[in-house]
Amino acid sequence: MHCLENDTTTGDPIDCRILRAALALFVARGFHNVSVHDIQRRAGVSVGSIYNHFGGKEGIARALYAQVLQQMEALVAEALAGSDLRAGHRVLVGRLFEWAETRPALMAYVFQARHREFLPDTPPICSAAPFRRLRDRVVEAMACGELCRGDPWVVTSTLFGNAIRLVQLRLDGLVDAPLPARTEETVALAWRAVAP
Amino acid sequence: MHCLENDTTTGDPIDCRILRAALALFVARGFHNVSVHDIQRRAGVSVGSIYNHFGGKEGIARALYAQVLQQMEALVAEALAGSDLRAGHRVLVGRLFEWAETRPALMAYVFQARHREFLPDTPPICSAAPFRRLRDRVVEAMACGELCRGDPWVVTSTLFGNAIRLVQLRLDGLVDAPLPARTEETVALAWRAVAP
DNA sequence: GTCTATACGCTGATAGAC
DNA sequence: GTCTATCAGCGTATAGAC
Repeated sequence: MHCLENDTTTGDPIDCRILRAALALFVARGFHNVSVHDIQRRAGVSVGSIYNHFGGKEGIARALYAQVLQQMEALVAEALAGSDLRAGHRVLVGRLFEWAETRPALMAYVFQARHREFLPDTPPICSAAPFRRLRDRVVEAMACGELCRGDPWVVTSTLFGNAIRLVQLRLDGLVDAPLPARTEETVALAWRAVAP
Repeated sequence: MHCLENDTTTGDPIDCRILRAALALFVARGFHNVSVHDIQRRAGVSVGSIYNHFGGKEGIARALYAQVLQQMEALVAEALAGSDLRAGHRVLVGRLFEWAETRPALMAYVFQARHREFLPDTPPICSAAPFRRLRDRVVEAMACGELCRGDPWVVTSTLFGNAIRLVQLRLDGLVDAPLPARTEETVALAWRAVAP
């Protein structure tokens, strides 16, 4: 939800205030360095409310995980809507780079957080629906000659690996220029690698 | 040190036993889900010894960080020893894939751990010497026509992004076949992208 | 539903004997 | 140098008033 972005503490539902506060803190300090009191204070609510709504800190993290995956799912669905993988790839990378600037907390929670360390029995995020969908699409594209043949993992990692890495480096503050200006270059190099 | 690998509790120095136990636990559960007592128990030493040798849990993490970076440094130095970047790239990826199988804990501590969450004032690991060295070498190679021109971050991420991503996916258990068999393919695709 | 005040467990860290 | 026993503080979670 867009309710995850912006820090307007004004007026919107208490759930969203809690989620936004928690996301910002989790991303900045890491889950275990954030206490319920920190979240409570930043969200401007009480401890009781947090337990009422989410059952605790872990519950918040779970809710965030779900929301964030939903966002990714929508993004991938949009990008893969057309039949042309090459065009879809361009759209997807463009959007990821855009989000790295405009929604860094969301992106960090997807690409930097180690969910297994605080959400028991959570499979790695890359085994979640949106990521599986990407890989499936790659396999399909290999079959119909839209992509070069090869091991599915290798080809998928090559197609998206440079963009994902750039997002991670950008979020870590190593890349100091906004990514969107590099979209075309990134996409072109990736495609050169996997062209049929 | 090779002292980080193998779980032979027998006989070797107490420092190494502690480091090995801690590395295994940190990687398996995450730094904050491991207590000093866990490490102490697994290493077969007492709490006092841990504080004597490392000053605490954080001290262990710092020592591990240093050792692990040293390993990476040696690896990169070896790979970049020759003048041919293409050959060096092949060696490096091959070694990373090999280590993902034989020294998974080391690799996980490098590529999965979020050091900023438990080591205050630690810059992101990718800004450390070995990683900087790689990027510098790429810039050099672009200048002398060994690589296509482009943004240094984009080209570096393209050259190594697929391999790094594969290592991460392998460590997360998503890729279920050993990586070394995919070395040639991975290297070939990456190079296709950045060839002059 | 929201809040405050409180309880309890765990963990990092120390003291002091050997 | 190594150990055991102990402490103090923090952080989660709950109880109970409003």
